[in-house]
Amino acid sequence: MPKQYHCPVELAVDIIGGAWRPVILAHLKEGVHRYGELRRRMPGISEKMLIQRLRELEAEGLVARHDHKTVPPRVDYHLTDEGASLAPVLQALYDWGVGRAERTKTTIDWPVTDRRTAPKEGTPVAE
Amino acid sequence: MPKQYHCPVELAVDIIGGAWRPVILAHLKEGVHRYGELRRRMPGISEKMLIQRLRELEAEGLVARHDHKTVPPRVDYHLTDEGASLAPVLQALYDWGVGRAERTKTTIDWPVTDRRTAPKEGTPVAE
DNA sequence: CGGCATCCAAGGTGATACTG
DNA sequence: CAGTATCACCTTGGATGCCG
Repeated sequence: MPKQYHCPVELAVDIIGGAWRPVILAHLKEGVHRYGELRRRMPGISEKMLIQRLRELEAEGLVARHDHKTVPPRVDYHLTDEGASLAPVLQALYDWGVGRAERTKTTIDWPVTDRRTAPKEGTPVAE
Repeated sequence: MPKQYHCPVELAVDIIGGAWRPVILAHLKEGVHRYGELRRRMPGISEKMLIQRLRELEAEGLVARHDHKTVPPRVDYHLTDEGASLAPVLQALYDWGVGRAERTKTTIDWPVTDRRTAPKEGTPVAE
């Protein structure tokens, strides 16, 4: 008997919960793909944790990994269809975070200053 | 310097993240108020955890506690305005959980037989 | 009924060093 | 650049028992 959920929210949290999974997914949703880029966007996470979470998300089928097999190494991650289905959740989290920051006078210390917080279309990041 | 967030999602997760906080909030959003009722809806959580999370949510201003000071004891919890502002997040989590359960053939073992989180007081859940 | 305190085990997590 | 490996800590969380 694997696990018993008593509410859909329990199931959701079990899969996308944790301190970093939603953040990773949110970044990927916004078009950040490369491993190094993810690291730069998340200064608070350790290498080990990032890799660990990425592997978990991969195993859960939310994220796919693509190794370009080049030198120097180049690997990028992208949301699968299943991962993309989380868009409403991630967007809601993002929006609420913005509002909460304003209400509590909390500042967000963006690691990057310029673009790439909300690419609307394609993926100019990699490629 | 309290904490540095590098993304609104980090902030959001820091406050409503964890295995149980979203579940508690979701139940409260649906009209479950009494402590004992929450426990029945969440068979997987221990007393300690439930109280601990409720206290945290209270401290964060998302939930308010009301002690009726009667015998036998009666205490109920309800979302504050700030807590209610999480509705989109909670709804998105719930919806995604339902879809994920279907896609992965996972069954939800509702602690209550009839409808989803209906309050005893007859407050319409507003579906 | 609602809640708190204590003990104790598990594993999440960071620092550091190394590799192809 | 993109990882992997190891060590040691330290929080998280379950179980139990008691109280107003």
